[in-house]
Amino acid sequence: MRYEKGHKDETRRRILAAASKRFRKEGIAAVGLAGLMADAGLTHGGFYSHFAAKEDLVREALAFTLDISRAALAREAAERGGLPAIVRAYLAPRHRDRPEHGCAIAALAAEVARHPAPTRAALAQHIEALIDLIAAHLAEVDPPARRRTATAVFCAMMGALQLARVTLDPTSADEILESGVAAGLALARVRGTLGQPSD
Amino acid sequence: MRYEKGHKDETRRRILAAASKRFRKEGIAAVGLAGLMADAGLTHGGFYSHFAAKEDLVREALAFTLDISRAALAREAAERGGLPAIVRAYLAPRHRDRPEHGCAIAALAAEVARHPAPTRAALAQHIEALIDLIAAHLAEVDPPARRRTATAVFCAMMGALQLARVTLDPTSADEILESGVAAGLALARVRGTLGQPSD
DNA sequence: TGTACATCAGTGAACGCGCGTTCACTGATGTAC
DNA sequence: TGTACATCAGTGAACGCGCGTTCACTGATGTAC
Repeated sequence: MRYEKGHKDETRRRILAAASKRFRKEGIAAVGLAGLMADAGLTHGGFYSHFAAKEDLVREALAFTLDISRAALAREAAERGGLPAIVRAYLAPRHRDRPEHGCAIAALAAEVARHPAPTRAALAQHIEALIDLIAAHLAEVDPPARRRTATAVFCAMMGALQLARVTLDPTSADEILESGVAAGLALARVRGTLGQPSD
Repeated sequence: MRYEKGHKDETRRRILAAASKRFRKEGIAAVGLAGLMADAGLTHGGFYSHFAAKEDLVREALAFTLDISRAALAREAAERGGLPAIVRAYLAPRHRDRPEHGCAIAALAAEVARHPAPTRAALAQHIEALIDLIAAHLAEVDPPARRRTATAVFCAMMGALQLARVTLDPTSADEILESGVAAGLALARVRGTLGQPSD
């Protein structure tokens, strides 16, 4: 069954999309290749026509996830109200409750930290992209200070999302998200001193 | 080989200590019971004299970890200089580089979020304990505002530690830790407005 | 235009392996008589 | 005090299972002649 031009690329894209979702939802270690290929409408043996090993899929799926999520966040910021819109969208209950459609960093950072360097580098690119996106919406003019502030804002956002996902009580989980929003916006307001080696 | 009184409790403690370390270092899914029992100087079959299933060990190991780490952090705060000492110890390169001796939340939050409710509850207790510890060192007097601020401070700390652990470049990783320290201390300084639903 | 052959994405059986869990057993010690 | 028995933490073989990976094969289509 020889296939039309572009068919293989399209199949590969389907595998990456399935992997991207399931890794974020279940964690990388918990996802088996057989089930993943079934998600993509294929049998498990065909996997190795596309990737040399699971670790290669992990790395490429992280890059794939970045491609689709960077665009979504930038759109959010442009169409709505700048940084507050980004922070509120990131810390919305909807994002907390649907990790499979959400931030790969919040879902996978701790696990990816234990993976080989190229895989870590793929997730580190997400971090860079998100910090750059936040930095672009800060009023601070000094670039290093802007970057430090943006890093701080993202730390608070990511931390809040993860804590909210562990918390069982819905009210507590909501409160953590709200604290995260307040923290992100408060940090974005601080000028100058934040990034300095403080007292 | 009937054993002296207290022997079983001591063995159980050894299993919990080994589990606590290896879960934080390798992630829960990556740790096999056979290897874990070997760490404790036993063979794998004996596991079920102590725990009904792996999930029970996970839950109890998280509680065990809390017992030992809460004391360590409180000591840090008392012996050294209050909140800044807590934040700096949490975001020290030493903590980043030795997850097996560090915060269970930063190491395991995303993974535990996918576990059954009782396991999540065990980690949620860590979160409560750490927020309480931070709150006790804040100047803010209004209890709800103090709690919201403490939550925000911890979000920034935890987020920074995780981002630093993914980042490959040592300089970048250090800078993330420093941004986290600055963020934690800046948030701790904010009064009143932080916890309010802000614009 | 018709036939023979090459291509190669995808199939599905099979591989060795480690997983969590079960279970019949061991054997040093405490207890009963 | 001496003997028979109960206890039970720990042993190690075995279970079914799903994992990542390999590989001989399929078969529809493109290409060569």
